[in-house]
Parts: sequence; C-alpha cells; structure tokens
Amino acid sequence: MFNKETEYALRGLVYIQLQNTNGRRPGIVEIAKEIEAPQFYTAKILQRMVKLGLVSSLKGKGGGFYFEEGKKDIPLEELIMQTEGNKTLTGCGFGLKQCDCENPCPLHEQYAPIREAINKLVSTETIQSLAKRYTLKSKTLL
Amino acid sequence: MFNKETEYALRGLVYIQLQNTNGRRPGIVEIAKEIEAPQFYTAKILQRMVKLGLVSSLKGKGGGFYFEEGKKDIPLEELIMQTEGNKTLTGCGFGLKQCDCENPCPLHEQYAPIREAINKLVSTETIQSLAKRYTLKSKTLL
DNA sequence: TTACTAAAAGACCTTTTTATCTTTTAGTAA
DNA sequence: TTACTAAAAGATAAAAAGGTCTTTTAGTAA
Repeated sequence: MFNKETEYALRGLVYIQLQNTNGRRPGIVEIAKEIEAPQFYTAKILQRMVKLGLVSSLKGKGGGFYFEEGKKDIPLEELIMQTEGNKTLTGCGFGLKQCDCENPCPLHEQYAPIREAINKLVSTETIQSLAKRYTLKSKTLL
Repeated sequence: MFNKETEYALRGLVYIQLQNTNGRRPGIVEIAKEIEAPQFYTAKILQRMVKLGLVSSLKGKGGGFYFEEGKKDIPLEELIMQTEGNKTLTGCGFGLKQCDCENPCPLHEQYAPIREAINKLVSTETIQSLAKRYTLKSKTLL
C-alpha cells in the first residue's frame, strides 16, 4: 500500500514515541536496528522528518530523536502527505486516467466508500495512538 | 493505488472489450492511442496478457486483440494478481513489517474492514462490467 | 577547551519500474 | 504465392525508488 519511505518513517516515529515514553531519546543506529530498516536510508528519512517539523532531534552526546513536550499527536495522514503526496489518499483508487467527481472512471462511485474509510483511518490514528497500542500489546518489535 | 502496468492493462482490456462489442478487433497502435498510454509498453503488457490467457490476439491483416466468444468475465482481481501478485490485496494494507492475524501490526484490526471491501470490489467488478458502465455513460475515452 | 558523540549533508551506487525501438514471425487477403 | 499487416520477441535505455557511505557540523559531558 505505501512505499518504503512511508513505511520506515512510520515505524521509526512510532519507535521514537515508544522510547520517549520510557524517558529515552533513541539514536539512528538503535532505531534502524530495532525497526529492521536500512540504517543510512532510515537516517535520511528521519532527518527529512525533522526538517518538516514532525519530530525533533538533538546532536551530540546523549542526543537522538524525540517528540517535543506538549506537541500534538501526529495523524498518519500528515506523515503520508509528506512522503507520498495526496495521490494515495485522495483521487480515484483505481487510477483509471483522470478521475474525479465530474469525470469519473467506471469505478469511482464503487470506490468512494473505501476511500472515505481510508481517509477516516489515517486522520483518526496517530503515531501516538499506534505506539500506545504497542504498549498495550507489549510487543517488543514493530 | 496500482502500478502503471496494472493501470495500462486495465484500461487496455476495457477498451478491447468495448470495441469487441462493436464488432471490432483493435490493434495495439489504436489501443495505446485511445487509452493514452505509451504504445510499446502497452504492447508488451498486452502481449503478456495474451500469454496468460486473459485475452486473445490475431496476427496479420485484420488482426488485433479480442476476447474469445463465450469467455467468462474477468474479475479485476485476476488481472491484479497477475500484475502485482497478492501483496496488494491480501495482507496488511499498512505494511508495518510482517503483519498477519497471528502477529498483527497496530493497525491490522482497524484496516480489516477496508481490506475486505477492496477484495469484494475487485472480485465483483470485471473488465466487462467496467466496459458496460462506460457504454451506459457513453464516454468516448477511458 | 578537549574529546567524544550523534545528527546533517550530500555524493554515489543499485535495483526496479517504466518506456522505446528494432527485428522477427505469423497470419490474412487478394 | 505474394504483398501486406499486425503481433511477438527481445535488446536497450531513461527515470524513479531504494540504499550505502563518507565527510561535515553541532552539541554535550567531563
């Protein structure tokens, strides 16, 4: 469904949130290892997330990635928009050429409820809600 | 949602069905032009579809692509399975590492109804049902 | 202020996807 | 049986996605 960048970002951010809850600021080496993603690629992606303001980081000894105190929860939608643009979430899921309400492809109406459900899911669920669900199920890894 | 190969195959096959209804066997040049897809790439894809038995073709003068008389309608699922494998339709839509019923990602349950709706859609809708919907709406192009 | 640590930046490489073009083969119609 | 037409086949290439590595910069702790 999503590309690798989105996947690694999602898993990475959830891991960061999880560690923050334990009072830790994980570094990139640890994060990549734990979410089983390529280290340098994940680094590149998380650095982009920092620039975008989705997460913060601290250099130097004791540094690492973290979410600012009091920062609002991040809906998955926000992340996905940054990594994939709105193509994935809006527009016709069947990509039958240009397809919108005015010039619908033959699946436009049939797909509408699905598109809506997806949009609801990604706007309701957040990095934090996913992290919480992990904690509840006490999984060690993503 | 789907990759280019699936998209071109889908549009190409629907176009073929549409023309067959009019008693015509369109050639690759015409098909590519009408569905606004790259000609040689579309050719390659449709040739693969022929090999897979999803559609038939005839060489030589008066040749082109066509669906065998009495051939069963082709569910979108069948096409998608050939172009993308089962990854797109089964498994967790969020691709949070390995995710199945036994080791679910934190979105597995939330995504389940969506996955089901998608599967129902692609097994219900067929190349032919899409073509028919075009005819009803009397669209010239896909 | 020094040594160390960890992110930031960016060059570079690999693989996959998407696309193009040429040649060959097969079939049809006249 | 010849001329023509259209798909089949496959080599090649451009673009995008995915991934690696090295160097630089900034910050921390001692």
